[in-house]
Amino acid sequence: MPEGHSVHRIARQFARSFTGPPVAVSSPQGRFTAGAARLDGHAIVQSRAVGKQMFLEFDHHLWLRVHLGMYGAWDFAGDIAVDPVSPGERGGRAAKVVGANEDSPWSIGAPRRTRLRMAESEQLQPEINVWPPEPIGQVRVRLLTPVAVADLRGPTVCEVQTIEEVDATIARLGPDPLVDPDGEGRFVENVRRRNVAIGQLLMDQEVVAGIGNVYRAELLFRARLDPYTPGKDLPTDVARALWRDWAYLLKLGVETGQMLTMDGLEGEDLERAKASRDDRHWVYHRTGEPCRVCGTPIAMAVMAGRNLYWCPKDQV
DNA sequence: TGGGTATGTCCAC
DNA sequence: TGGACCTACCCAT
Repeated sequence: MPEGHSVHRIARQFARSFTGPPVAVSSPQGRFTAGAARLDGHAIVQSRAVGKQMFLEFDHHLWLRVHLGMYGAWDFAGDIAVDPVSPGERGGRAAKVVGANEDSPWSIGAPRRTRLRMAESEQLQPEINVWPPEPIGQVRVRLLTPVAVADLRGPTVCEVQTIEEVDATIARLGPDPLVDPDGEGRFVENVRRRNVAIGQLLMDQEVVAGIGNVYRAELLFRARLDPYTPGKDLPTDVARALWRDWAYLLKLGVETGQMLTMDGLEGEDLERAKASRDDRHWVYHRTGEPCRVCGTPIAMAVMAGRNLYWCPKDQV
């Protein structure tokens, strides 16, 4: 599950591969049949991502709003961006099946634990001879062009909105560094006016959009900041530095498709971090393991309803 | 086969 | 604060 970086990548994927031709919109699962009918046959003219929310604009001024929640995923297939369709096979006739692999550019957002597995199983039959491919699993909505298909599974939100409703949704969100490059002031203000732990504020999408449980823990460690520090006690320069580090990590995540939070790594260390989902972070999901800096066991506690990880010695 | 887990959010109490 | 909801996989039994 996607924190902000994957949603931006998904929006980019739609911009690359789905804008232009009319789109057949359906709900194989049957739980979005009425909504699909309102969009069916119209072209996508724009895709946007704000925080963890994605919006697709259709040519009759209706939008599809999607929030993937904890389990949501898009599976893309067909003549999608990069190569894997050879020149002689263009047009989607021998489209490449898409795996839910975190490292694949074609499938973004599946639960991390399932990704490798799903990719492995789908790579057993990487070429499909039937177009369009059969939906896999519970597909809430399918977007199909002559050459590309996107299947949405397990979203928290999938609904049709007017532009007014889109604007209202976005207005409720805090700044997203990729949407609001000048959002630093808003972020600092949002943080410093509240007597709430910074570890809680970073998860609040009205304070800053796009941060989830992994980036929260990693940002706080990178800043060597005690998660329980009240926002109003954060010096302005510390708050500014948090925003800038988030902007940096988000950009890095969008470019690489991975949550690379130990970005100082080089060579073999970097390759190991990329390869191992469990050996990739400073503190996230490392309860009881030695801090990579000082060796103190990483602590864990529930904050804002989610497991928070931190080094009790380095983060003060 | 069934319980546990997951990068999220909302709502009732 | 706890539960509900969305889906699929992992692992122990």
